[in-house]
Amino acid sequence: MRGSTTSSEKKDEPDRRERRRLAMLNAARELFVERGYDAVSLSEIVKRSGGSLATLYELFENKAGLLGAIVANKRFGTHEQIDALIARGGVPAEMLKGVAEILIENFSEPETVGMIRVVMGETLRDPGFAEAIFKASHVPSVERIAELFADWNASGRAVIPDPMLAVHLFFGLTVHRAQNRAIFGELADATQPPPERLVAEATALFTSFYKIEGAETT
Amino acid sequence: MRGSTTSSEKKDEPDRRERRRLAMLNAARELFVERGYDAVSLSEIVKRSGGSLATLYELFENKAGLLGAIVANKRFGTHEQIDALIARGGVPAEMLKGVAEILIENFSEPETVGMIRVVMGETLRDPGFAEAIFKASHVPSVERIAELFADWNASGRAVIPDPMLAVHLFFGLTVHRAQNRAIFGELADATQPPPERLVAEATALFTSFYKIEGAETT
DNA sequence: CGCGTAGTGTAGCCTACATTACACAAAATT
DNA sequence: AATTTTGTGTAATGTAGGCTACACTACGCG
Repeated sequence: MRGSTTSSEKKDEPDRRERRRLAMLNAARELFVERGYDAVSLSEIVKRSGGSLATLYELFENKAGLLGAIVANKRFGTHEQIDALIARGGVPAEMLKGVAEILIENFSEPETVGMIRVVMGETLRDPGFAEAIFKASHVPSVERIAELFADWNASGRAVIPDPMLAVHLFFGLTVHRAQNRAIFGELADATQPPPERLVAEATALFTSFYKIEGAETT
Repeated sequence: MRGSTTSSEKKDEPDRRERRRLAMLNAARELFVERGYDAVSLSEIVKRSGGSLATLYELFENKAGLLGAIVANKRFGTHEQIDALIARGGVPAEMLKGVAEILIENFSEPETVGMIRVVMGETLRDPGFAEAIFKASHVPSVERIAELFADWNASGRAVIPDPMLAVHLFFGLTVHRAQNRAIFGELADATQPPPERLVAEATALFTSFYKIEGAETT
């Protein structure tokens, strides 16, 4: 089994308890993403993480608590990447392309797709849970991009009268692919374009329509 | 098993058996959409539909079979509406607006949103099921619109070098709203535009970028 | 040491279904 | 009406899995 032999790691111990906690969190996240929340039993999680059922209950109240902890623990890096991109600055058209790349890349990860499935499954049972994820993941990104658009508009580097509307559309263009995948699985790809083409066409559409500065000569 | 239908029924009775079947199908569909496939028990379904558990098993093999029957029975009218629209003809820009309206309208129905949830929940467990829905609902619509775009392109009424790509983008613009709703629930609407604005902006974007004939003067 | 706290492994309780069995009632058929 | 066919109500049956209890172990600290 998991021969813990003589645990010689007494020095750099980042707290015994915390390590167990993270192991369980990771195992649970992996399994939930792979097979769905309902389909995974707590015993399975413990089997993968090591430790015991009792400890799991000690650390997280119950199954729902475990899911909550996963979310609380998870880093939704997208808006941070967007922040970094904005901080780096540049020509609007290029920044837009950068945003598209970030969105499509992040949403292409199987983990993200799996997470979408989990959230969707729980939305009916616990709207509060959906809200937490919504505010932690979706809203921050939307806000960043909306501000960016508003800035461009204010400074005359683009013509975007309704930034929120534009952001919604831009999300539609880029994120729809991953959402289809979450719904239908891999077979959805049969009708879907590869990421690079998506990035190119979506930015072309936007720069053209919203007169975003920096577009190559038509 | 099903006796030969030699017996001529009395009145307009659409077959006793068939009526029970439909009642069960409807009850099941409603409940699945409202609360999710897993969360609904067969007894509940019977309670709503009338009839008995035994009959349910007689008609549909088991719970999965019931779900399958719902799908087989369901009319995915979207592509038919699109066909009708195409048959009606018209200026490309106006037809595009019509397509947008059809898509957004269909995907705004709570039933569609619920169905998306159900499909997504089952995709992991049974990819074949996802495939069936995919081919019955999504693919036909995509194909219709792609042909339409290709026609416009061929006849010089638009410039759409890659119709499939364009269709994907158009779906993204229009359908993303419903998909967000499926994932996050109603609270997603906080960041989402109303349907009319979506229709207007999406068609404006497309007619402008793809030079679709019939756009109002810029 | 030797005690106490935390962690482990496991067995079992308990509930919620899916699925089946069966005894009965209502039609349909003759 | 008698018989056959079909549908109904309800009560098993079996199983999965969340959750709890508990006896046991490892280890830190005096």
